Amino acid sequence: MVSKNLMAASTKPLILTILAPGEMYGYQIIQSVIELSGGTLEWSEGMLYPVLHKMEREKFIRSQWKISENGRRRKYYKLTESGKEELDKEREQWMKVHKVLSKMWDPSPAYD
Amino acid sequence: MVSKNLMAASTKPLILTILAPGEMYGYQIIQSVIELSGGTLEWSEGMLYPVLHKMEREKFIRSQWKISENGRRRKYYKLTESGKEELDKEREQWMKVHKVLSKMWDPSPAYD
DNA sequence: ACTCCATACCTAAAACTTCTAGGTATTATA
DNA sequence: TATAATACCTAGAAGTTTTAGGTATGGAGT
Repeated sequence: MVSKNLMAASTKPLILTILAPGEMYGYQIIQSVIELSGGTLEWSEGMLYPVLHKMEREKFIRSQWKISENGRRRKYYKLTESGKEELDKEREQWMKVHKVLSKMWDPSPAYD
Repeated sequence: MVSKNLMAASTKPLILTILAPGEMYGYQIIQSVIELSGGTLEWSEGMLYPVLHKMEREKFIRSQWKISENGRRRKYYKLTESGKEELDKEREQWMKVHKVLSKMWDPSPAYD
């Protein structure tokens, strides 16, 4: 389990990252994040759907309804151009902060 | 500049990390985080003091007033035992999430 | 003496976000 | 024919953060 803050901070970059290779629907995103994180990130519908809606309002992702072979309706999300740029920004920011932290945690100052 | 969420997620681990080697006072913490991050983390008094107060209520840090040589009153904070444990937990959590993200960002699956 | 900047702390109220706890509907399984 | 799993949704409560101010002191410059 991961703290609320870390959860909040990783949600957006993770959604953008997971959608980068291609579209996925909400429920599927939840399943794959749980799997990808080995259960560390306990995503739920109640937390994900509002985030997806917000990100769609902000035009980082776009949705489209589809019907699966077995007849279920699913809302597929994919990155917009602006969403791809946002992913780059998020990744850079994450790495910046990670470097600050890991430099302090790492006993060797290392070659930088 | 770093997003609100990332800011929120890094604040607590950073405070715990920065206090690990020894005590510091609030204003000083702000200056060193700005310096350590090369200005990426734009900490302000308005954001830090309420966080310090909360962390003290939660007993991760403990404060003590001191007077500097030049006569200024300063509130020094240091880690409690529970704060040291919390630092370990925070670090582990951060690394877990970082591994999930970096695995997806890194083109090579690498030796894990 | 006086002004201004930096140091050093604080907090109430407003603004924002997130979570809870439900809801609907369909298909698959026991 | 229940029950579980899939798949989506959201209003209101609860929680957090930011804003925008406040106080007080010391030091530097005029």
